[in-house]
Amino acid sequence: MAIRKNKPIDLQADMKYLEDTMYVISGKWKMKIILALICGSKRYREIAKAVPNITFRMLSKELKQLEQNKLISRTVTMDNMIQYEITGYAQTLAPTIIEMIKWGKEHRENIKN
Amino acid sequence: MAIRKNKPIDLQADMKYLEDTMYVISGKWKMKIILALICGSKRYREIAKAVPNITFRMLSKELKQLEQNKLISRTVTMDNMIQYEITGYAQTLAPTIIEMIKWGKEHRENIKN
DNA sequence: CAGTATCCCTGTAGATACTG
DNA sequence: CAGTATCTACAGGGATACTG
Repeated sequence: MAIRKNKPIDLQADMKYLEDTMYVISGKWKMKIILALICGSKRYREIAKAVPNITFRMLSKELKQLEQNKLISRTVTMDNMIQYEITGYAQTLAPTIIEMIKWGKEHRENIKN
Repeated sequence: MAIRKNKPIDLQADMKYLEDTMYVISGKWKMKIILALICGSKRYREIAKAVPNITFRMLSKELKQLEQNKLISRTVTMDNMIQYEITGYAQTLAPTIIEMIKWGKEHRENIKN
């Protein structure tokens, strides 16, 4: 890693990597949808319930984008149900999401005031 | 942590924590500014140089917001220079930023296609 | 159930010029 | 050096109704 004891190896490169990640997870919903999927939601309505206040419109849009970015897969099962799953690729986002939840948890009070 | 082997403790709570964090780091610039500060930038123009393509307008706006959220501090030094520093509070965001950079680095190829 | 179709509004951010 | 002031644009997202 580049950040260590204020001795960055290549700040400009890290900026770019950070930007890439920000781009993928940008927007109000993507990370939440991924979290829902990580936690086991598979069906469209299931995801909609797991992600508070999301509209169908936004859910559809985001699912499509996430699929395009290979973060999730959409399949029709044998009994004709639609099933969403995160890809192995998206699984690698888990540590990032976990860190974000951790941070939000630990610093909730500070955020409020 | 809540995410572990598909057995979330409280998904709705985690959604909220995730949302809090997303809110704090939202926008195109905040994380980059924090990264610049973590890596040692202190002066306004220094930060402006460290964060590619940011305009003065955005830098000013974001610095103000970050200050309000207690993520950075702005002080005038004895020799009348403006000095920005991240707070201990913002230091705790480092693991999240590191995870994001890591992810961006590892998955750069996938993002490109 | 799994979505689409419209319509509309606001916030985020860019460009550019200016200031103490 | 460390910012502020305007003016503008567009994309992200909300509300609501509808569909196969």
